[in-house]
Amino acid sequence: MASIKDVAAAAGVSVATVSRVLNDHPSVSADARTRVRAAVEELGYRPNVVARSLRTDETRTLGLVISDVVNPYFADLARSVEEEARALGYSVIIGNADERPDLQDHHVRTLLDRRIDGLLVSPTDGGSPLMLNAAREGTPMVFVDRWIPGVDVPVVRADGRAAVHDLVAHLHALGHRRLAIIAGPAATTTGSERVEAFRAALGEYGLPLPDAYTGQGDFQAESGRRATERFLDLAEPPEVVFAADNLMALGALDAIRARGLRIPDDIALAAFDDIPWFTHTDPAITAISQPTAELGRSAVRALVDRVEGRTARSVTLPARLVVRRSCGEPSAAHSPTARPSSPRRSTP
Amino acid sequence: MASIKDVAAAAGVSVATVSRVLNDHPSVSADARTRVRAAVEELGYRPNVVARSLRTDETRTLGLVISDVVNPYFADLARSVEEEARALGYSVIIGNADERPDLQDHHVRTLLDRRIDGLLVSPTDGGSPLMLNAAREGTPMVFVDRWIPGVDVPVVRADGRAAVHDLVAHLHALGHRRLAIIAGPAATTTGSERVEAFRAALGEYGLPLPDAYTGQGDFQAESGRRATERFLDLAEPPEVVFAADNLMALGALDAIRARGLRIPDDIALAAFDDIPWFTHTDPAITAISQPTAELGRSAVRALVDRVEGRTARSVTLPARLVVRRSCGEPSAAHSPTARPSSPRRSTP
DNA sequence: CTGAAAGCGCTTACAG
DNA sequence: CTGAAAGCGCTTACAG
Repeated sequence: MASIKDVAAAAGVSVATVSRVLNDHPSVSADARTRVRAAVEELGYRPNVVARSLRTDETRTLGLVISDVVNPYFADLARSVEEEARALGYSVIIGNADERPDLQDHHVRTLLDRRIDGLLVSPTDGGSPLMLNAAREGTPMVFVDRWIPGVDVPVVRADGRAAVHDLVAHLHALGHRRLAIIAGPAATTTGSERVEAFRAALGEYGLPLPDAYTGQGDFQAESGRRATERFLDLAEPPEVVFAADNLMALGALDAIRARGLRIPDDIALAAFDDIPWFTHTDPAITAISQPTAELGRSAVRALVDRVEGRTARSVTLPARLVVRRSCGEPSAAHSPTARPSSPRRSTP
Repeated sequence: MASIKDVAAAAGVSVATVSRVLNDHPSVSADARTRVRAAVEELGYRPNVVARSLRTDETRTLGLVISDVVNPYFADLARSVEEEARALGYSVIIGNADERPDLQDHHVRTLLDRRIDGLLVSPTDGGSPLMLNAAREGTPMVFVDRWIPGVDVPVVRADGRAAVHDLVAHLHALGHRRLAIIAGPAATTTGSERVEAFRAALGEYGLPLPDAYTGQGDFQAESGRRATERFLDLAEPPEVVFAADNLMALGALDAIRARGLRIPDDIALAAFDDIPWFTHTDPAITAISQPTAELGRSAVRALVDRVEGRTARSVTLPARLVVRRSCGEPSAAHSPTARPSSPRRSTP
């Protein structure tokens, strides 16, 4: 590969001049500038960003550690993060933690070793010493979706409290009284907050949230399946299962289907996170939708603010309830928007 | 951040010795080794991989340019690629082309600028000069899923020919005669191959594939929706729509649902790519399943072989048909495995 | 406006 | 076994 020396030789100038042209430094004669440009073109020269980074101590790269790329919510988040970063002149390197703290640590370490300029993380747990240290020692960092309490790092997330309340109101109106939740890991904020919001909303309707109706999941499909099976094994199973993310909802669907039960007749289902497939499941799934793309963009903007020396602020965006049919049919009076011709297969 | 100099000073040795310890070079005294190890620990020293890369001219990093992270198939592929790479001691940087040749080029360029050791790509088009040049000039490269004919690069992919044939046989047995396909971009191999396989299989049954039944999509949901609408507007619409990937199947579902049509009664649907949600749509979708994780692993192994100077071979794995209910109910005689209690909602 | 030179943090042949 | 030194490809204060 051609190096800056080759370009300098071809253009008949010093490497310093080549560098100045490359970096749009003003004090270069028009003549030198055109000769360098020609040489660059001629040789197909591309600056070595590894060398540049070593010298300038900046990589124009952001790290993104997410809990699970295969989760459509995080895939979407990753996409918008990359998009906004690109618009601001940064690349992003994604680390997929797969909901495993050890893998998360691996990626944080690798990213730090690469000297990324800033780190976006959606923590899988309460934070390893490595991550907490990095934050304390001033690595520009922003939490997105999930965060770690007590750490002085801006947080960009959706607040699902109101939407969870709306969901419980919806369920209550449909006559449901025995409501269960499949929670995420208590070590994650989204894991605990969603249960708390659910419990609080139930409280307002005078409904309890017994331990037996609180399934412990890990945001992965398999845990949703297991938790749902335990619910169904109960002497008095819940009337509704609320999965705290879309993958656990998928697992719940698997479990329900395996028993040959019907939704919502035998059991109702709702999920946190909305994804395109929820429209097409049998029946369509009532879900709480997050402004995912906007979260990604805001998180990048906050991080880049920190990287470039400005101050970054936390951002909280609202989530909202999207009512579909998986919790039961609203009576006609309550649902002026129900589509009368909504297509359903009938069994012979 | 502590540098190798700080470690050397703390351990009372030269930086050369520190480097040797770090790289497990044999000729270091046990004494020096322990002192260096202690200093590393003490200072929390992490080698600067940017500097190391500049010096050694290797980054232990692989680039992966995929067409769309939000496509569950590619998300899955990315996951297995990262997993295998990690096992072999490499990091991977993902570039998301979003099915756009310009974005693909952007990522290839960025990745090359970063001096990645090797490039895994699932090309969105016939290949830009940039990519073709890189391949010609010896950048270790492997194509995965899709490839570019005439370029001397190993290809790791699934062959869907037999599965498409099985699908057509299945459709024919169910009595369907008017079969349509939503193809991917003709510039991609998977775009053209799947239509060709479909056409060939139809031919064996004496069925034509009229132009009107060949929708042009781009592997994204929206194009599947539009193509399906055009099919439904036909004086004689097809009895079956075969979407060449899972996102276009999602779009097809949207279009079908918007018209209030029932699957498979009004129109049947099948898809290339199998994803977990296909089990839970209404009805479950018949699909062609690729060995995604194995494709990712094989691709990484092939690429690392090239990177480390061994020769890499192309790998072709079979895809297989997974029959579900979206193309019609097989008659009892043909489906000994049909679950009699399969749950379905009935309309009042 | 321009170039020689120092230096970013490593690795590695070379000499001892 | 060990260290001094060169060099990877850049950028940038410094001097002119």
